[in-house]
Amino acid sequence: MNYWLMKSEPRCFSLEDLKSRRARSEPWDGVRNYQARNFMRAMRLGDKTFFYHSSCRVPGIVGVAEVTRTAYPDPTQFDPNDEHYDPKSSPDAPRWDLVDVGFVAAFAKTVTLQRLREIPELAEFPLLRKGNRLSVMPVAKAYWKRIMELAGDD
DNA sequence: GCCAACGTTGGC
DNA sequence: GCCAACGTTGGC
Repeated sequence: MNYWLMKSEPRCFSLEDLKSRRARSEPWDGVRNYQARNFMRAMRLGDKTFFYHSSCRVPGIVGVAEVTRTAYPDPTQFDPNDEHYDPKSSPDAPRWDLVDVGFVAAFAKTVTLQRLREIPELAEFPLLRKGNRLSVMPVAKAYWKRIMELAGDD
């Protein structure tokens, strides 16, 4: 199994939103970055992903989700009325894929970005590297374990 | 709201 | 294929 991190602005879609979905699957649409797309293509059923809240008062990792459906074309790219519409894409030659994710767990306390930056072992964690704006990224198992430990501390 | 960092676009 | 201009991300 592989581990990932996916960012979302909670005012758009939060972990609470995911938790409250009756369907166990929620399409992670709107990703328009090739590197992020390629990471989603590499995801396998049951892979775990950190749910990260960005552009909010306290940015950080708020819980865990899992991949419930592997990559398929993101329908919003074909919809002219959608904010993520891509006129250069077509159903014949889709540019953008997505995966479905399902809720797994919410941390008792957010592992804040500030906290993550205090951990020396996480210095090379891609999320924390200067200038990184990727919204989907892999998480090495050692980082995953360390962050899960942080989530368990209170 | 500011701005650093980065990806994408398009003219040449 | 270079690179300037532009748009976006996301912390602060």
